[in-house]
Amino acid sequence: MNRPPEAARELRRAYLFADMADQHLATLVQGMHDIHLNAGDTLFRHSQPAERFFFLRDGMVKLFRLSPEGDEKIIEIMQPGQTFAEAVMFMGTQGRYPVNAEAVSESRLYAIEQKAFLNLLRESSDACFGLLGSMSRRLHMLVNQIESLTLQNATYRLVAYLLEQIPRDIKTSPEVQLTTPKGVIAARLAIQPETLSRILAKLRQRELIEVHGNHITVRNVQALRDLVHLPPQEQAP
Amino acid sequence: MNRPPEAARELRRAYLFADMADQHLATLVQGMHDIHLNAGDTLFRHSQPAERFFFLRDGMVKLFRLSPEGDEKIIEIMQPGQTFAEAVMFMGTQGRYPVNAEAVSESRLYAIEQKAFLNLLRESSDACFGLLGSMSRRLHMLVNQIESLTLQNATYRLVAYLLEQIPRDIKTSPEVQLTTPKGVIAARLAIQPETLSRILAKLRQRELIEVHGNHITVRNVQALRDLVHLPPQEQAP
DNA sequence: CGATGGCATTGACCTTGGTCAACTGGCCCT
DNA sequence: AGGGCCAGTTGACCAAGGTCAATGCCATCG
Repeated sequence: MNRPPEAARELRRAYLFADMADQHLATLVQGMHDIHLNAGDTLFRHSQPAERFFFLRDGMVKLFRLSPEGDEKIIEIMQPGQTFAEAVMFMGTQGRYPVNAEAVSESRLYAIEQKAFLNLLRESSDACFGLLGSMSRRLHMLVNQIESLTLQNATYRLVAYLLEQIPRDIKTSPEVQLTTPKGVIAARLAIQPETLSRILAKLRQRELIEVHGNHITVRNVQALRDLVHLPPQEQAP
Repeated sequence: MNRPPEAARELRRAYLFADMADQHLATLVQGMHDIHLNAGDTLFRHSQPAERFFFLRDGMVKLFRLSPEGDEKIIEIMQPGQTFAEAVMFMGTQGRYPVNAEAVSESRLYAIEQKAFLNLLRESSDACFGLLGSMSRRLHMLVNQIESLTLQNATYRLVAYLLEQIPRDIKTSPEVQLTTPKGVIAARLAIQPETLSRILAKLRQRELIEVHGNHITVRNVQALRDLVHLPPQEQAP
């Protein structure tokens, strides 16, 4: 496989590869595969043997679990520039994916063979540290998720999600463009679409936000912040 | 600090150290500290800067989060022979503990300086792989926990917990000795003590289990298994 | 152009598990 | 023995959010 040097530059967007030696990265790039998914295509399924992990170039991929009844909980929504399923390599025996992965929108990815990557890790302790860093970030994220699932209610989770979506610079425009259908966001927050709808309606009534389709204008950022940080005062008008 | 060789053997019980070279382990052992905690003592708190991680020798330690209202969700209950807080080392800047840690019963631990351990990792890719393995196991566990919190109800979680406690060899004695007060188990399963009590009562009525204080006899393992795996059929008599 | 199908919204109702309070039984401590 | 004290249990009630069903809203397609 012959690739332009852009590929290596692209990979460096991921923490995992950010500090990796050029030569190591180049080896990796030679061995990877292109993958193209249409919206709704499955990348892998829960408990399939895992032989590769992925770097998302464009599009969006959801990682999720299914209950026996078919209810879906999205564990993570991957964004371009992120890697996923790299932790499975170390699950002993032969690793199996702990989640399902499916494209939410049309996506392009690189698939990286675990064997190749393992060889590389063995040589480069920098690469090891990069991986350790990305795994501990993910661990931390999951712990936060467990906290908000158990210790906080649905309104809290949704408001926290909205606040996360507001771009860094606080002063500009408190506008949120939802990047996925509302149903996907609901599954991410572990609530039903109906509930999501109702919470948005309630926030709208209180004039904290305006909703126009999948574009939301936050009218009162501070009030939302308070809702999330302060004791839960919660009632309909 | 001068330690008997037992200390090294003790550490090897943890996956993290299992395959580590003798000489590396010996260095580590020289640098560690003994810690003794009484039940209820705090080891560290959420968002404190993390400079060491821990190996639990005896006793029991809970890792938990608190809501602003003081409700507690236990993320993990550490058992002797396990290490914890080792993932924090890689969170960039200076890592901070993502949870609180407190002894449930009287406990003895070793505290290991992160700096020393990081140095060791840099030299030994085996040590790196050990750590990667233990982190990916923890990741997997958290994903499972999220699944059962969101996709399963309280009865399911409790039954699954009970089944986990039954020793491997299925045929012997389906007896469970609860190792912690019921309140702790409730916080681990993200339910209220009252609810735990009621679920146990219901299982007792259905003659699936017998409860004598903190000792539980499972009368019908298969029925419990079915409760957990099959479509949820749930009603009072 | 109207038809079809997916997503979103809204309403009515129900279930799960939380809350509050009273009560029990053990255990320790004077 | 008596008196807390703590963990656990039980009951009555409540509220958050799930379920089911009807309806609206586009966007796409024949």
